[in-house]
Amino acid sequence: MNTLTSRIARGVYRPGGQLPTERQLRDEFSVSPMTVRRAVNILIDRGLVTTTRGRGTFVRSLDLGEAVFRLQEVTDQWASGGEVDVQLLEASIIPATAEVAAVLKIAAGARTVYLRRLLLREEVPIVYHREHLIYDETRPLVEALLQVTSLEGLLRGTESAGLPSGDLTIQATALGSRAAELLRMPPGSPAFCLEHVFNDFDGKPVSWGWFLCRSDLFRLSTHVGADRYARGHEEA
Amino acid sequence: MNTLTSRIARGVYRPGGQLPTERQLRDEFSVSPMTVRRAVNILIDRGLVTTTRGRGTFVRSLDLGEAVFRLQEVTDQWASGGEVDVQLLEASIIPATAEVAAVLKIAAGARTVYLRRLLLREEVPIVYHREHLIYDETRPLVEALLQVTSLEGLLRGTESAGLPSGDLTIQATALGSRAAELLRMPPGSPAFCLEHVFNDFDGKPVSWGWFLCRSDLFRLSTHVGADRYARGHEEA
DNA sequence: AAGTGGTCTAGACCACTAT
DNA sequence: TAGTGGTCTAGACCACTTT
Repeated sequence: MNTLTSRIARGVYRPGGQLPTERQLRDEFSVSPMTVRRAVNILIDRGLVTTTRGRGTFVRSLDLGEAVFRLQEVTDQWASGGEVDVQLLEASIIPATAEVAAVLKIAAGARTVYLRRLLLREEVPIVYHREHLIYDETRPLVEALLQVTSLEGLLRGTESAGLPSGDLTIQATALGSRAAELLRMPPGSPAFCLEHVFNDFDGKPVSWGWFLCRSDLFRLSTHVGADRYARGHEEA
Repeated sequence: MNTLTSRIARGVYRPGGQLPTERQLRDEFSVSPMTVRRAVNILIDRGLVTTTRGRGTFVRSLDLGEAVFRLQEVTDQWASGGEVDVQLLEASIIPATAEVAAVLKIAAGARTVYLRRLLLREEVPIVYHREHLIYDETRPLVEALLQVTSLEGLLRGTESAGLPSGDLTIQATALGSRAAELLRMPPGSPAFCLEHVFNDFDGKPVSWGWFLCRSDLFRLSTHVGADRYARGHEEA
């Protein structure tokens, strides 16, 4: 029922205004209540309308906070424009610093695996990645990760071990001297920093790391509000 | 039916593995097919599972690309920790430069409204905003925007005029000298740049602007994969 | 042919809001 | 009390994949 989306985009239903009741919509389109419900639900989680039980369905006005950015877009940018190589710069077993130990919830000084990688596209460095892993002899996690040389493998990352969840944070940052040198940028250049912590099935952290991305090559973009879907006059 | 989410998080259903068929789930939980369908749909758009018609439902392995970041989090950060004032630095009518004209799809030299604002939290500048608007005497848009002095009003922004859609882009950038001075940071400091273009009902651009945010104060974070919802043993 | 997900119907009932 | 959104049932039928 993109008809509804279209009507909102074209201003037939104005922000703040009320949509027809679900029973009216059912009659207008000659569908079952369940079908109307699903259509309205789609509009709700697109953020186009809000509903209040006992009152009705209303068109939301544009709110910047609704915007969602998909990381997919960034990883697509990594892959676009040429073959991407993953180059392993370092793989060593080192004792955890206090900081690493705190995040991974292990004892300070416990053995961890430290990995540094550089992603290159057509020989040009585009992303620098550092990662700390809990060292566990009983699991083949490390071996699996060492052999990650494809971009696909790195993004699915710890997938080889089948990890179920993780936390991600994006910040704007300035490149340090080593990162800048590796990425062939002036020190202090702005960059995206994507920090990640992956957890095991028991909910305990297993991996902590950062992707540093040249800011001139990557961005996050999105669309808020109606349109972009339909300005025509089709269904739903 | 968070039971399913919980089972995935706890590893009962492993990444790559197959879930029971929808008919099995219907019997196990004694619900109607439609209910199972909805539960599975929720898992699908959380990115936890994929389905293939004629084959079955499978647990997805973790993919960084699934991650979505909500701008709401940033605007919440703006508002948290104290009262936010919106200070209007400049409001002038100027001819459009070639660049502005191209984005707003008007003639170069056409009259535009140029606004500069500073967001302050507890007297401390946190966000610098610049915006170009099409000047249209027939609409009270400008007057409405000039009177925006609350954070809420700025975020809903052009809402006063009831605009239906917009495009947003986030980039990491380095502060220029004027922005740095206003934000009381060293020039070249890293910052988030949130660029926006808002459109009218006819789909034509109306406004183009940028929010520059101190990177030390703001971040985007999110969670991917299972858990965070339920590690217990409830429904859905 | 059998089994899978995907969509839909035509109602029933509930929770809430307005009057 | 009447009208609203919200949830659910118990089937039917379709599209697709596997054997």
